[in-house]
Amino acid sequence: MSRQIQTSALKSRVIDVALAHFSEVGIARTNVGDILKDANCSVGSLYHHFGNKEGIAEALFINGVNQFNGNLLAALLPHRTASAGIKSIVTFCCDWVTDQSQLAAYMLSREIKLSESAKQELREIDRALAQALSNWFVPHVESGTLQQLSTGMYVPLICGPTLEYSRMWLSGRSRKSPSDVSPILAKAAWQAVKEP
Amino acid sequence: MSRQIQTSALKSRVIDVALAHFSEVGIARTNVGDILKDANCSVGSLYHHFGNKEGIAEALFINGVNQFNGNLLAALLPHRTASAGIKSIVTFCCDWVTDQSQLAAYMLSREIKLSESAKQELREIDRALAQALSNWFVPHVESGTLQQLSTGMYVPLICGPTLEYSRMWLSGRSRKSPSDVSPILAKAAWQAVKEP
DNA sequence: GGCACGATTAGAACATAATTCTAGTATTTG
DNA sequence: CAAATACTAGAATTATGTTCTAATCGTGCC
Repeated sequence: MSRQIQTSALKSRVIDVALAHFSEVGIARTNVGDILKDANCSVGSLYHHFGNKEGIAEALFINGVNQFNGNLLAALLPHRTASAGIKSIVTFCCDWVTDQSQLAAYMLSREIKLSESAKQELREIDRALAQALSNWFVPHVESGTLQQLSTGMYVPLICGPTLEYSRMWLSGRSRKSPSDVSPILAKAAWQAVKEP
Repeated sequence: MSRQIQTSALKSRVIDVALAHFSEVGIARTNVGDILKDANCSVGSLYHHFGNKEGIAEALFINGVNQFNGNLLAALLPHRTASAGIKSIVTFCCDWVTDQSQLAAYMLSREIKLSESAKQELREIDRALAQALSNWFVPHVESGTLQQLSTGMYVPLICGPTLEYSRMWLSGRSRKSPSDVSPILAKAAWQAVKEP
C-alpha cells in the first residue's frame, strides 16, 4: 500500500478512536495508551503525526470545522432569496448537530485550549468562511431585504439560539432534537435579521 | 484565627489562583504544583478540600454559576413589565460577561467534563433557577404579552445571541464588548419572544 | 482547665501515564 | 541503485497527579 494512503488511514483511525474516548470520559481522562491500542498505532507514530495528546484533540477539532464549513456553504449557496438562505443555515446547523451529535458535542464543548499554531490555522479557515458568507450576504443587505448590522452581529443573531439549543440538547437538558425544533429556530433567525 | 474562617479563606485563595492559571494556559496544562505554590497551600490540604484537580475546576465552576444566578435574579425580579424584564436579562448577561470576563471565559468554554456529583449539584441549582424564572414568566405568558412556547425554547431565544456574541468577544473575534452591543441584543431578544 | 476527638495540615513517597529517544524499516526521488 | 526522507517501533525517562502516614490545631465535653 502506498505510504500516503497508509498514513492518512492511520491518522483518521486515531482521530476516530480519539473522538470516541474523548466523548466518553473527556480529554483529561482518556489516556493515550488506550488510543494507541484501539487504533493499532505505535507510540512513535502517534507522536510523529500529532506531537502530543493535545495535537490529537486539535486535529479532531479542525477536521470537524472543515467538514462543517464545507457542508454549510453547500447548503447555503444554492439559495437565491434571503429568507430561504437564512433558514437553510439554521436548518443545516440543526441537522448537523442532530446526526453528528458526538462530534458536535465535542466541538461545542471546547474542552481544549488551542495552541497558537492551531489558532492560526483556525483563523485562516474562519477568514475563508467569512469571505464566502459575506459574498452571499452583501447583495441582500444592499437590496434592503436584510438589516444593515455590524458584521459581527449576524452570526450570533442567526445561529445563537440554535447553538444554545443544541448545547442544551447535547447535554441532555432537552428532549426534542434540534432537527425537531428547527422550524421554530429558523423562523426566529429570519425575524432577527430581516428588514422589518 | 477560627478554623472555619481560615479554611474558607484557603479554599477561595485556591479557587482564585486556579482561575488565573486555568485562564492563562487551560486546565490540562496548569499543574497543581503551581497552584499549591501560589495559593500557599500544602498538598494535603488541597486534596483534603478538593479531592483532585478536577475538583478545583468544578468548585470554581459551581461558584461561578451560583454567583451568576443570584445576580441574574436580583436584576430580573424587580421588573414588572415583560419588555423591561426580558431586556434586563440580556443586559445583565452582557454586563456580567464584560466585567467578569475571565470567569465568564472559563465558564463558557466548558473545559471540563463534570463528575456525576457535580452534575447532580448543578441540576439542583438549575432546577431552583428554572423555578424562579418560571414564576416570573408565567403571568406574562398568561396575559398574552409573551408568546406561548415550549419551556425549553425561552432560554435559547432570549440568551442565545448574547451568549454567542460573548464567546466571540471573549475569544478575541470581535471588538466591541457585550455591554457595548447590549441594546441591539436586548431588542432582538424581546422581538424573539414577544407576542406579535 | 485539661483531655480527647475530629478536622485539618504537612510533605515525603508513590504510581501512573505522557513524552522522548535511539534505532531500525520502508518509500520515494534523483 | 543510492541517498535522503518519512515513518514506525517500543524501551527508557520524566513529569506530575495523587496517596499515605504522621503531626497539629481548634472545639466541645468532663
